Amino acid sequence: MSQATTDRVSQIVEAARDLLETQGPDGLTMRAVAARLNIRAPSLYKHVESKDDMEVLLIAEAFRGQGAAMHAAVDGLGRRPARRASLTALGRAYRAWAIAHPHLYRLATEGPLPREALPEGLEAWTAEPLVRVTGSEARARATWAFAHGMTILELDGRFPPDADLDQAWAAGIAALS
Amino acid sequence: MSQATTDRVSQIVEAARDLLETQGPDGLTMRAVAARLNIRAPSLYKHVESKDDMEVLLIAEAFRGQGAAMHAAVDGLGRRPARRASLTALGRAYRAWAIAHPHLYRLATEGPLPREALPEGLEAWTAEPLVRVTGSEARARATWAFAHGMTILELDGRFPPDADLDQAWAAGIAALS
DNA sequence: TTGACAAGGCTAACGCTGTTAGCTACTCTC
DNA sequence: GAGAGTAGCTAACAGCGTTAGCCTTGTCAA
Repeated sequence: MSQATTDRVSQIVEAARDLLETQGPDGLTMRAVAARLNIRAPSLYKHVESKDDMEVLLIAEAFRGQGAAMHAAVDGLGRRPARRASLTALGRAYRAWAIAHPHLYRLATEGPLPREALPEGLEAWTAEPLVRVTGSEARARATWAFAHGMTILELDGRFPPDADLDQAWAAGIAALS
Repeated sequence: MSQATTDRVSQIVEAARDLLETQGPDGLTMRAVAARLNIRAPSLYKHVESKDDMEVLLIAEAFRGQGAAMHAAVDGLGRRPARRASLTALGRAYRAWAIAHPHLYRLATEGPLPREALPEGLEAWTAEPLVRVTGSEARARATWAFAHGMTILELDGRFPPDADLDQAWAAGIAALS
């Protein structure tokens, strides 16, 4: 058995991620992924059950990436920061990661979540900074919804082109703090 | 020229909407739409430019439907209701419509919005109740993001199965009022 | 009455997608 | 050396959106 990091599966995920990030979802085809590895599409099925299965691996990558960004954001603050400061930092990290990886963010947050297929605990770990900062569960969920809504609407260009999104973010964070 | 309401285009939209709502996005194929009308798929292109074009008509339907629900919600309140009461009513109407038409809601809110293809003014009319109720633009956008986030996360089953979403809605509305 | 023309069907086909079946070659173990 | 497992391959399938090109029907003008 070879190392996990140079595993064929890891190479597949890397190729898929690169394709998705640079070409968008339409560029993420089994044939394109295979081509990056100089093999043919059917060979991918020796390592991955299906395209959905492959995408789950990408979703896990996204969770790890955005989770790390959010953990770093709250850890970067001093001891016992104000809730408002923590939420602001968290929001900035959340938004910045999503804008840097729009297709990955969309893939990870759009459509039903294949919970049982994800590594156990990953979802909770990703959400942990927000849960820690926010008071009640209800407030945490409302804040998450706000952050996701702002982010996905921005990524999809649903706000008017001249909208001041920094201000909208600030208004939401202020209200929810 | 025949009546607009019995137009072939209207029949196509009706068939497409029915397919989408009952079978989900995978059921919405050109061949399936055509079959409902007892014609073959290529004939659809005499009335509609493309599948995307057909979907834009569905998106407009969704805007009209959800917009009407929201207008009705705020109009149903007395004169000069409290902002909190208006937002609560608006949120309920927004959420209820989306849950009643999940696939249509997703189609209308997911991905880039083909603004120029939509009937002029429709977007503004749909958003009008929220804009009227909310104070600042920033606050309106934050509230919209919250509502959309709560809704799409619920539709996609992203909240834990035991999450009290009524409470999360209430917390968000309270904070944003 | 006839001829032109547009509208709206049709079949055949194309290129793309994910995916399966079945074959083959290499490598490791006993 | 024999056998098994791993990982590649080609060929093919069904389904997708879409195009090309043909044919019938109805309308309206000359």
